[in-house]
Amino acid sequence: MLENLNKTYDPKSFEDRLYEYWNENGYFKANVNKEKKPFTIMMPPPNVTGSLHMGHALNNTIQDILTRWKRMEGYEALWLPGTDHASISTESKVVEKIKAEGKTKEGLGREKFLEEAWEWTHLYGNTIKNQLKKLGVSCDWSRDSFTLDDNLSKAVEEVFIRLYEKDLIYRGDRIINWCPSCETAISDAEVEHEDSNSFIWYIEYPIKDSDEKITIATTRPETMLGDLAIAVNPDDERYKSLVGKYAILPLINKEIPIIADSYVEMEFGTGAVKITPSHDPNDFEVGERFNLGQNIIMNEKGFINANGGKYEGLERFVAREKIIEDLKKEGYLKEIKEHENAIGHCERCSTIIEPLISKQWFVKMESLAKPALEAYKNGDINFIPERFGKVYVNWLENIRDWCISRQLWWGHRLPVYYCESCGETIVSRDEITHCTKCNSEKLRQDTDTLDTWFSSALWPFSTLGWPEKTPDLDYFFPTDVLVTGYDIIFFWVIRMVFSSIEQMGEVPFKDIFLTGLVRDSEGRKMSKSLGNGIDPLEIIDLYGADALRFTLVTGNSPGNDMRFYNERVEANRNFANKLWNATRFVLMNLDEDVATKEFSIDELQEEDKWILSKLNETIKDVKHNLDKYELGFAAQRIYDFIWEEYCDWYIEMVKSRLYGEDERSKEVAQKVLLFVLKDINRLLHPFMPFITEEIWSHLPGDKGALILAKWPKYRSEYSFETTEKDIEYIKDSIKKIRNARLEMEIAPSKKSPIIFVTKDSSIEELISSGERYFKNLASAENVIVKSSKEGLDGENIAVVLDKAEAFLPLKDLIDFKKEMERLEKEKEKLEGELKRVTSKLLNEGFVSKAPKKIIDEEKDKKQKYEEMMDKVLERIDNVKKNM
RNA sequence: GGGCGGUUAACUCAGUUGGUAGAGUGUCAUCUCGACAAGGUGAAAGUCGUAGGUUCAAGUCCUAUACCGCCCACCA
Repeated sequence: MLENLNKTYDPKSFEDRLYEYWNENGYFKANVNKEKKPFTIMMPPPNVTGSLHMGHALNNTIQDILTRWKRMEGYEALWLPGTDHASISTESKVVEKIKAEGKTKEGLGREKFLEEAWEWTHLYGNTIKNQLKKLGVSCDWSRDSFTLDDNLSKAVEEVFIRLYEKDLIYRGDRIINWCPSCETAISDAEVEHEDSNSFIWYIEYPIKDSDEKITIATTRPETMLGDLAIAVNPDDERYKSLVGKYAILPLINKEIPIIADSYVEMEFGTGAVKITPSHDPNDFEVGERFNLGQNIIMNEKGFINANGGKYEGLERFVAREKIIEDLKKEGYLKEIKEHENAIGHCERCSTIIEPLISKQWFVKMESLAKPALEAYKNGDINFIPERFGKVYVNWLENIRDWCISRQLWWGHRLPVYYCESCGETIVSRDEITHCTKCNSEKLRQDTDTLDTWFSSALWPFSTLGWPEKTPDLDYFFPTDVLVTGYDIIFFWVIRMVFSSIEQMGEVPFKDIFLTGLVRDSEGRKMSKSLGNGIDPLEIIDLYGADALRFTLVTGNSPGNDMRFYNERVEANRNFANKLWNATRFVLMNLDEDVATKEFSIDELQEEDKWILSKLNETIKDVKHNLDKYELGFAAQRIYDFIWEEYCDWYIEMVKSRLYGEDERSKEVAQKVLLFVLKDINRLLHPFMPFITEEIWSHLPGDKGALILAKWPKYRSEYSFETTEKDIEYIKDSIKKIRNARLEMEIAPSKKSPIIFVTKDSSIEELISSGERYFKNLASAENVIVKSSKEGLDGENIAVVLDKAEAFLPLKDLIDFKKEMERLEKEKEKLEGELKRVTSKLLNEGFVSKAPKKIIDEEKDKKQKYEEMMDKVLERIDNVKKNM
């Protein structure tokens, strides 16, 4: 009697304690170890000031499962954690904070503002890490990284300079996406397009020195202030005579040329387009082709500037209203139509993006994208699920240069200096005091910072010490798998791939495991504004981290969204409870002196062999599933083995031995119970680390933590095919007898002998030797096996089995009407099966073309069903006589 | 305009080379039997969106189509 577990499963009583235990003993740490193969995962760094949501819980659970599994398999498993400075997001939070204190960014100045930001970071920077610990993440905290750490910043600077030196970074006036609220440029990836119902305005422009007019259609009338031309398609007969002439820009009274460019589609609108090179990406290109120059009419806050004449000072949408009003008043507005179009919004603050010409820094993408594309085509990187490969390819094939400069302060400042005397641009690793060209001391550093994703793109190697040639980098890089949401393929995955190929000469990871979204129980996206977010910490508090983890990896497949509802977590908590109680059972029936002994194969009983054989299959299947990242299958397989095979059958079968007189048999049962339980905990540990470690600490033998234990291996000596079949036959018979008793409404307490009739000697032997199973599990008083059913036609319940019949003499407890109904149902079922099998076997095509194995199986079935049918019919006749 | 995903039991979802449809929850019946009522035992429940096709055999492969959802895109 070794039982020393609490009576009920209470995750709160040990989860935090165990995390401390693992962490303080350094079990999460990974070091260069040439004896072992490395396994590396880089945690996608959450925003430093963020807090844990279900998305984090999902992908960190997956990473933890993989890491724990590989660690147990004997790999030197490194899971490197960290956080991202999240420039735009953090900066806006800090701006809000100081605003509440009556301060502004400009008022504070760069230095003071950054002090505030650091303070904010230190205040909230540990929140998410502590929350992650609640989940049980086994990452190496001694390597915790932050994108603004000195060494990571050094990597950023180095990459910038290298790209600049290779001419892959340039500065120029380009149309970029400008957020008037964040007051910074953002990249294409950071723009979210949203369909909206708007209008299209038809505006008439008079032609110079003529009575003719030309009507254009526009969705953004305010930009007309910056018009530098009108364009028509060169093939458009309607406008051929106007090309080369000038139009008068209404309200502004400025002459603009009418040009012909094939970009204009004749079918859309009126076939004539106003060209505003400074405020539209397409118009910008047309402007370049025709040397139209620039005319910027808006400032950084989205207000009309001096170039807008009398509209100067108006906010862009106020200006729109005013302009429409004026156009109407002066008769230029011909028509307004409803129009649906996709409007770009800032990914961060949802403000409508303003395409703007601006001097920014860009990464030239063409030569970087090419090898990234090849890496996929060569199979150097794999997507799980595969379909996301297409998304990757599509983005890379249509990629445009990456705008990397941000008009923000929180981030990596560009290592770029300008000489105020000669105008030289100097890109330098070191702080410089003199202009390299004119030796002037009048230098100023570029005030911009880099896109956050510029630094996270280097995460897989910057965290390992690059650009230094460190042993860590040599050993742990490239990493094995990246686990992240499909929504950041563009932001992050692609940029890591090309950055790594460029700097390291190889891909940063082999596999990319993409998770879906965790939605609420109604299938809605969890969001702050809807207030429907489910807090992982609350779930952990209610059901424990293990139940949450299990819920997140089962019942869904990679890359697909899942709905989250508490009932599922509850079911998994119940599963944990089941294991907990099974353990209690094993421990309370385990004699101390048996605990450390091993069993030998020749002393095993049938059910021992059966469970060991089943365990073996489970080990094989789980390994197979995990190798293919099928975590859900693996988890389900372990769940079924524990609940159905170990608890419902093995434990029940073994009870008669534990409570019996045969000391030797009892001992073997105890040893097998413990042996299997240990493997169960090993298998389940990556999925449910807390409960398994807690149980492990109470099991005798194996000293040491489960987290470091060996992963179970398939043992060919524990495969017993014949025994498996025998036990399955017994199980099947027991189920049929139970079913019959329940349908006849006979309480389990009403026991009876079970008389088996069979002409098959192997079945006879099997049933005789399995008497205790029937006694324990099918309410049998005793078991009798006969070869003839003489004298059994009377007051019995008859259960038809494969190659046998079972009779339960329950006499007056039997309601023959019910017995008849039961038999009729059985008959119907068999008729259906027989019909199916027979027609299949009569099908010429099937018999001539199907594999022999399948045909033989069908033939066997047919024979079996026929035999059973005969018995059922015979029995029906007998019952009729009795009624 | 392109691309992708979903449509399977009342609900939420699995379904790994095509070979008699599975789980959890819920429902019904039953059981205080020496681990567990967060449990045991058993039951009912599916035209696998629709229409074609390939095949001896299709939830699974192909072609259309409907509905729901997502992503990408410079028709002003």
